[in-house]
Amino acid sequence: MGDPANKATLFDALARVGKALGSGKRLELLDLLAQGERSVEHLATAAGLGLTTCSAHLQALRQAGLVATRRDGTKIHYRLAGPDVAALYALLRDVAGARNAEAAAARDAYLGPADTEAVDRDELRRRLAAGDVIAVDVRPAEEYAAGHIPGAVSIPLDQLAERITELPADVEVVAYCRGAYCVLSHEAVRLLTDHGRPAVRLADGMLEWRRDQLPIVA
Amino acid sequence: MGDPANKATLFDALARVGKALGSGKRLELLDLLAQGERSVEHLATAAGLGLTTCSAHLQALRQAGLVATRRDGTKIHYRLAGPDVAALYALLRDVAGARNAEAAAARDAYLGPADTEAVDRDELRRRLAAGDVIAVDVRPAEEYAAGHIPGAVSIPLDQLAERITELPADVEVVAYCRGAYCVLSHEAVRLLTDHGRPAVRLADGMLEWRRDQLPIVA
DNA sequence: ACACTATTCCATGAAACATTGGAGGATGCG
DNA sequence: CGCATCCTCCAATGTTTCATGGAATAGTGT
Repeated sequence: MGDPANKATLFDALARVGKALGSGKRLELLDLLAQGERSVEHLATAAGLGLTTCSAHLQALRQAGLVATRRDGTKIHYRLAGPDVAALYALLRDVAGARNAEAAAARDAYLGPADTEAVDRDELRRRLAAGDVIAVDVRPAEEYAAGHIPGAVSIPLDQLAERITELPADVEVVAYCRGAYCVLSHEAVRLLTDHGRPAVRLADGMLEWRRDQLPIVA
Repeated sequence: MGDPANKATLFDALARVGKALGSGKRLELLDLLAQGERSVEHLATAAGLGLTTCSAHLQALRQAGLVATRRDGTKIHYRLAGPDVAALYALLRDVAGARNAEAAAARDAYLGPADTEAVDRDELRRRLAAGDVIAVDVRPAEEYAAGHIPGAVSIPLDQLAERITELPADVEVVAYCRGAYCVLSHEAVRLLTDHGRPAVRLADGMLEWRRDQLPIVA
């Protein structure tokens, strides 16, 4: 015990998990899996990867112990190995955003201008309880089905323009999506305000909602 | 905004931080830096690295934004960029230990048999307040000086055998070290009990103490 | 058994990384 | 100013990782 060889083995083992976090594509897969389990093919198209490439990345994540699989017929569904994995991903994202100027710039470029108003989770819960806002989940329907904020309605962003009439015109909308680094709610609020609807976005999303163990409807 | 190119840029930027965590040597450096700032030369010898190799790894960490530097004469001292970096390292370590069988095995091999009794932080603080234990910091004196548990005395492990008489024979000792994955307190407790002294170890160490923002004397 | 689907395994070339030794830059001291 | 110290930068090496296409595998339906 305590000898340098074992020490190197230990740190190398930890590094295998670190290495799994060392590829943009793998982080993108984790980002998707944080919203619910998915088949390999679905992940490949959602992340813009070749099927074999996607499978290889998933194997890397599985060997690190970050994801687990479930077989359903011919399909294999991947999911995060546990909530701690989502927490690790979220913390990596936050540290990168806070400490790495390049990452912060890339985030701002991706999310677009800070032209939309945001509310935090506490305020959303308070105003939902008071009944003076309506929460809209703008993620793909599949992700809504895998778990969403109690009371939220599902209108995926790509259907929002045509289904905007489903929303009452005089109640403020709070749009939310995958997390603080997800662009969907930003675009949803822009679309709604362009149509003259009162709308704000939740400052983060389901990733942080789950991490902080707030109530979820599945 | 929101287009695939920006998305890839964002995830690649996050991956740069992940990559920094993808080497055992760099994790070892972070482990050391979590205890306080250090010069390059000190880090190189402590981690068993060549000077240029160590410098290169530190550059990688610095480019990721995880560490910062301070110049003092000809020496350059590295430190963690912030407490969130220590939290990220701790979480990576915990996730690896919980989800990766290989990492768990390496940890157990490094720390040795589970033959020593541990107390948690709450119990240590309670018993320190009651005055019925003495806390001994068995890390190198330098790390004690950089911050330690209030009331603890410093006896580095490599001096413990010769300085054991400094400890009262009838008061139980609680030994602590760097963190849950540090071997020093395990070996200290074995040494003390071999000498017939009542001793237990703190289940984790300064890494977790700092993370949870408990009081520190520097 | 057969074809079919979804996924993994394998081989390959291209790109990125780690390590090492030596040159070069900044600082302090006599 | 000249020299010593500490560290970083550069170039060259061997190693690892990545993306991709084709073959192999596991399960499903006829």
